Amino acid sequence: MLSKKTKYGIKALTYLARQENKTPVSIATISESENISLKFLESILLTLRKNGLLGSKKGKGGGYYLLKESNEIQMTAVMRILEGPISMIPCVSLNFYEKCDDCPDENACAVHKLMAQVRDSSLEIFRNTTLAELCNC
Amino acid sequence: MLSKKTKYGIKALTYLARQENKTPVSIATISESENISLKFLESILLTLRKNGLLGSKKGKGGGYYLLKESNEIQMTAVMRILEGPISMIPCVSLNFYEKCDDCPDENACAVHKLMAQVRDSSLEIFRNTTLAELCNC
DNA sequence: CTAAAGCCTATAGAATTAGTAGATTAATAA
DNA sequence: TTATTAATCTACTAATTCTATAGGCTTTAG
Repeated sequence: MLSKKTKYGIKALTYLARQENKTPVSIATISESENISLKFLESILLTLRKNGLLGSKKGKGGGYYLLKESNEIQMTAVMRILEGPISMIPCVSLNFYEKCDDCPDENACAVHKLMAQVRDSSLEIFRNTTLAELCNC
Repeated sequence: MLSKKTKYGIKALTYLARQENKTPVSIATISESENISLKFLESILLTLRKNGLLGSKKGKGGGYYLLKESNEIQMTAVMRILEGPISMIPCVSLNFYEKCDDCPDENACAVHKLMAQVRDSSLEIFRNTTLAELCNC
């Protein structure tokens, strides 16, 4: 299941990507437009800023803005920051690899084999999709 | 994330699929071979039986066995029984559809667009993979 | 009859999710 | 300078899900 955190994060990012100029947008504005709890959104945007996707400006007229062009932001980055690993299981993860306790041989494991395929196909989609493409809805 | 329930379930199913004949295999045997907690596995096999994938025999010499040939068991069925929806979000689910509260228009939603692609690719993999193929590891 | 094995219900600890609350800091405008 | 706006940060909590565990019941083979 996709967490609400990721869902809201993607919505907020596309909202920012749809802005003509790079002037900051306040959390409250995004929260109202996208029907997201203000305080929850606050923490989501903070993680996106700490991970280098967003910039922020405090005080009056402040808010959040994209640090890169929307066509330069791959969904792999967004997903890894908000949702964590792309893989459904750590033993096939490229960035978050972990061995399974119960599994004596990964190469002989049915789950490993299946989930590696799923990871590959998901990865391809997230890599080939940028924020810009998701805005043209 | 893939639940341990699903992981163990797939392992148990492939174990059964690797049997030469259709004589029942006890939970204890599978539990020991695959390093799965006996009682947890018990509940998993029970759900698989209740959902028509496994048959069982009680009493001495009893156990579980596949009801169909392993090449006739698609991973879509296994995943839906053990893990639930293939989709990462209910608004793109074919079998478990649900509207999002916050979303005024699905067709204009970035999350919907992205997750529909992921669902399609995962679905294709699960549909084109049978238990039989996962045994040849 | 007895041992083996599945069936069924209930429970419980841990982890994760989805928020809330409230105080603090920084920037801007009057 | 002061008031206002808006992000920052820490801490907490309620609900849900996950990963089991416990224990009694029922069925079957020998």
